[in-house]
Amino acid sequence: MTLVETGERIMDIQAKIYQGDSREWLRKLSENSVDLIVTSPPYADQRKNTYGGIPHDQYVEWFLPISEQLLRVLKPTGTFVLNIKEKVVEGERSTYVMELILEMRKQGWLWTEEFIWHKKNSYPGKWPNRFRDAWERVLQFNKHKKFNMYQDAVMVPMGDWAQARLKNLSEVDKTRDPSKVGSGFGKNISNWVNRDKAYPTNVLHLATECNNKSHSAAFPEELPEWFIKLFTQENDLVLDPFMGSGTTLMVANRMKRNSIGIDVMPEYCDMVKIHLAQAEFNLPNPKTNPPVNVEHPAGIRTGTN
Amino acid sequence: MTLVETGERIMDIQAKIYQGDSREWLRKLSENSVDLIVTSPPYADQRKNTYGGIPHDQYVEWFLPISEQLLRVLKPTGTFVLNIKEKVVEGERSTYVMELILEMRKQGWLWTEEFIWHKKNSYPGKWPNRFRDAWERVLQFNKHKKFNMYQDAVMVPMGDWAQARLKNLSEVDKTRDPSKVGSGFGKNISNWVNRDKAYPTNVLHLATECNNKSHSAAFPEELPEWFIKLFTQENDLVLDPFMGSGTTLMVANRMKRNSIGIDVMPEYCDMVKIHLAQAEFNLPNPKTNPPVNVEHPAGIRTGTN
DNA sequence: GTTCCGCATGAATCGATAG
DNA sequence: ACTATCGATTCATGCGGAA
Repeated sequence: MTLVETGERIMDIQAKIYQGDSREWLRKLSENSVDLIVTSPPYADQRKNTYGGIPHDQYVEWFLPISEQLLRVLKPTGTFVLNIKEKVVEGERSTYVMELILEMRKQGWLWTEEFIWHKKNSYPGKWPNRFRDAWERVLQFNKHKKFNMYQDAVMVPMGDWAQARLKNLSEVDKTRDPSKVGSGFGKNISNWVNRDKAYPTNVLHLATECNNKSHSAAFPEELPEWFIKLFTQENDLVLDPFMGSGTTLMVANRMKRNSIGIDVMPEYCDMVKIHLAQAEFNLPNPKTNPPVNVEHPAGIRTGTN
Repeated sequence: MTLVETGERIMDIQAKIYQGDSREWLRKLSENSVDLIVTSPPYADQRKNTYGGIPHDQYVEWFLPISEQLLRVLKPTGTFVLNIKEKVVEGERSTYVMELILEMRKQGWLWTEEFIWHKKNSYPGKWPNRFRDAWERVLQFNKHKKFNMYQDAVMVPMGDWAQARLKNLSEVDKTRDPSKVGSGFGKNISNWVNRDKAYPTNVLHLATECNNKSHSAAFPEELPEWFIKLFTQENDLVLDPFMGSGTTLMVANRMKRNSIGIDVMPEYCDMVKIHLAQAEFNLPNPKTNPPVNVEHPAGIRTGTN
């Protein structure tokens, strides 16, 4: 197991990378310490070259020990965001995601919500008995009914209809006696004057990223960014136990959240380390020689200094 | 129980309405006779005024006898399309839909696909711990891996993204051995060159119809229309065991599919009968006096002739 | 005849209040 | 304590009357 640290960053923001098995590293983290977990674990029978490809009929038993540790390290006010989608097995959608939700509830997780990630640009393709799969599940789990949620951070521009009408409404209101506003035209009209943003829904429309061909990220940066905005504040701690190409860590770092990433693949850990250093170097006040440590469990040491 | 028939229609298309309990009427239908089932049953704890509101913890056991009959009456090549969505119970999404899928598979159903109906105009509201719910499940079940599917009937204008993407393909790519074309486009790249229509995805973007004040339809006409196009041909038989305001029957009739609708509410049955007659009267060659029969189990007869 | 605007209306959900 | 009811919140849509 290897530890990579990018050391102090602006505002004392840290990004830590643990190379090795998620279950082992998670056991070393203190309980109730993480504000948000965002991850996209290897799907069943997928990524066989990198993760060994968990068979779909063993997926639940493989994931449960990990979710048990995630439940331990998450703060009571924290949130676990799980991006996952069942694959097709012999013409049917596999049921391991549903079984996982049911089992995680038995562990103590609350299944608060299921967001839909609508993948706007999925490549064309054709099959005789099904269409292109253009959505994935983003499951929200919590430890308690009360959790931190900063809804104002993710408001979106209001639809065209309301946009046009409210603009006209506010024009009228400007020339009208203020006392009449709120009494003559509906009691809550004042809430709508000069508003151009609305709260989003539980359907996210995001394009898949297809620019970096060397490493295919599990999800686009907008996905962790949206949930990091929604569920954390600056200086909070974000965890991704299946870091992969490090999208979650990169976004968390840019948004001034502390972060921990775990991955079995040394190549991924090294790559994310480099990307984090590059991002730091491109900041207004880059450190000339950012401290980066790589620690192997066998005592082997490597790194940039 | 009451039987309403609109009798012969153009092309010998029939629409039958059975008033009463779905389980009882379904038992009277012959096995392997229905090409497509499209329905939106009353959701748990919803519609208490009309359907009594099935408690969410009794939903599965309530539905299983019905799905058992649906499995019997469906043709081997047929499809069952189930529109449903779980509600929030004590801060959590209820799990009865997932449990229903698992139990229906034990009955012998294949869970082929899950479509997402993105409700563009979702119910408004604001809560501290969740956003508006803007999607519903549309579950596709089948009896066998091979089923009738007419994909060309639901093709859509190709989006700009795919169009531009295909234009940028080199001539070499277009003429190359399909197996060597990059993984992104799959093996059927030739299907996509110089095409202006694309196959849709498993995400449907439809607005709910909330204008009809007298009767609120469970789903907009576009929803059953899309699946009727996709899974049936003219003169096929479409069944909706929870007819409600009759959206499925109206659309099936207009599209020249035979149809059967079942509903416990006499008011709904009468209303759908009237709407069907009106629609027929508005056709190019309306029948002056369409035969309509209403049959009560107790022997009471009513109707227009 | 268009375009514009007021309005009612949802498969909703939470928290407070009442029995 | 546990359940039932009610008010408050919120926004896209189409209809109908008005400009």
